[in-house]
Amino acid sequence: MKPTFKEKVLQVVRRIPRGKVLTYKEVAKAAGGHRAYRAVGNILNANHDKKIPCHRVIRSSGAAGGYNMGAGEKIKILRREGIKVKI
DNA sequence: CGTATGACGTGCA
DNA sequence: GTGCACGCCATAC
Repeated sequence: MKPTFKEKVLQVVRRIPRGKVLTYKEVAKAAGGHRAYRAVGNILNANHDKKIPCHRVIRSSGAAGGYNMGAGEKIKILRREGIKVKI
């Protein structure tokens, strides 16, 4: 089987344990494209699966980035996980 | 196949 | 430290 970049990204994000966060760059690298962080955001944006803790993927700047449910919700969830994100 | 889009990253002022 | 512009890749049409 030839999993596409999208499938790999979703798989990686789905493996993120609670209390841990990865940057889009890290996810992209884990998916096989250390330069496809753009596509990672696109994929997560198109994939609103609850089984995928996409809220655990933040920017390298320390900001939460965006979220399908709303950036505010993402920050709220991360804070609940014990992770602080830049406003 | 080519163009347009996007939850980004890095560099420079 | 903050803000702006450019560059990057994958997906959708």
